[in-house]
Amino acid sequence: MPRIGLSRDRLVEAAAKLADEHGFDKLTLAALARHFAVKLASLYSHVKNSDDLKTSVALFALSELADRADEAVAGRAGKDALVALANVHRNFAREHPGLFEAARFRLDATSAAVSGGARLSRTTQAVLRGYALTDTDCTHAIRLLGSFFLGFPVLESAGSFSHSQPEAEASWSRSLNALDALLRGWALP
Amino acid sequence: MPRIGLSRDRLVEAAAKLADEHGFDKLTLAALARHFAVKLASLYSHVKNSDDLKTSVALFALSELADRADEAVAGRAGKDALVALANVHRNFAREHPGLFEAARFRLDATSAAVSGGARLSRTTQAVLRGYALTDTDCTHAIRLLGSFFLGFPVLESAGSFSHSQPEAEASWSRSLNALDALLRGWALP
DNA sequence: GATATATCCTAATGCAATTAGGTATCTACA
DNA sequence: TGTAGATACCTAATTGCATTAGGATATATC
Repeated sequence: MPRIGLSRDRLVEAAAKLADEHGFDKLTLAALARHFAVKLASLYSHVKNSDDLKTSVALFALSELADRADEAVAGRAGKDALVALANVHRNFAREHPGLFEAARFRLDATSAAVSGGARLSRTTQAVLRGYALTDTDCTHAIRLLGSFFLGFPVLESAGSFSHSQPEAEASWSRSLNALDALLRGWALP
Repeated sequence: MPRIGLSRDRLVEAAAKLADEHGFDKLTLAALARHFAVKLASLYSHVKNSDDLKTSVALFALSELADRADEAVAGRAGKDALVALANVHRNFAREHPGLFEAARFRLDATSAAVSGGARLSRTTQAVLRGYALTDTDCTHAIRLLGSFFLGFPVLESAGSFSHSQPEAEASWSRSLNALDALLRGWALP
């Protein structure tokens, strides 16, 4: 039998695709083996187990998200940067629903430390430099923005906004306007 | 063999407890059967299948959350009501991590319509009456708040805030202050 | 061309989900 | 109180995923 040329990277890449197509929760080693027309046990030469694969997909997702964020923010500042960063999250969630789910996969502390999550946090911090906040307020603002960047796409893709008018799009840009104003006036009560 | 007296309600209640103890994703019919010292197949007299159980737990969670919201908001208005509603979400997420996860379980349209989710949305709307918004802006604000009420506890319980100072608590109250100010000045640019 | 590595395999085990069909227990009514 | 029917719980069987042990062979290196 000829060898198909599997590798850890090819597996993770294909797993990411499967997650986007069928949902991260439906991602199984068995499905991945079928995708490569290979026996399930063969995957264990490349990944430790199912959790190892999912962790790798999660790290891939966070890294991808952080890449996009860095690219989007480069050369922008103030509200312009804020909107760009926000749209990275929302667009990522729409284009890669499985990876967006994966990004919320529970990581152990060591994985989390080297993940794109930390980089994303730094990028958000950089965006906030346009708003003249104290260090502490900057942390608060990162957390507020992070919550919104996560929560809105989650609710939107869950369909929570699809049963009422107006379009989610309008709420998105209106909310970003409001958050921009909020950040500009953060120091005030 | 004596009968143990199972019922759909007892199963859902126990499933909710198991979800809180071990995580909603670890909730299985097999674990539930073990909990009642009953054979796995016996559960099928009371629930249709695994998905049916999880859906019921999700509806239970949403209903519980909506109950708490209604209770917390009663007799309050303005910022007082806003903070009370926000804390309902955060406290629920901390006291019932499994149920909070369950509340994000994908529901079909008909289940979603009768779920506590719709009620929660109405309660949020009621809280916003203290802020003199147009109907459209009210919808935008509901979505913004909903995103934050979901996103912050998710990130907090994922440990995303535990590797930096200050405490999440401070960011929470600071963010609520900011959101209150935002809502009061919503009409302004 | 020989050898070593690693890739992919077969085989076996355990656990979760589901279905079919049986038995015994509870309940309600005569 | 005794019996009939409903149903609560069971056994048994099938399927699918995860995991491990150990074997065979394609491929790379020398």
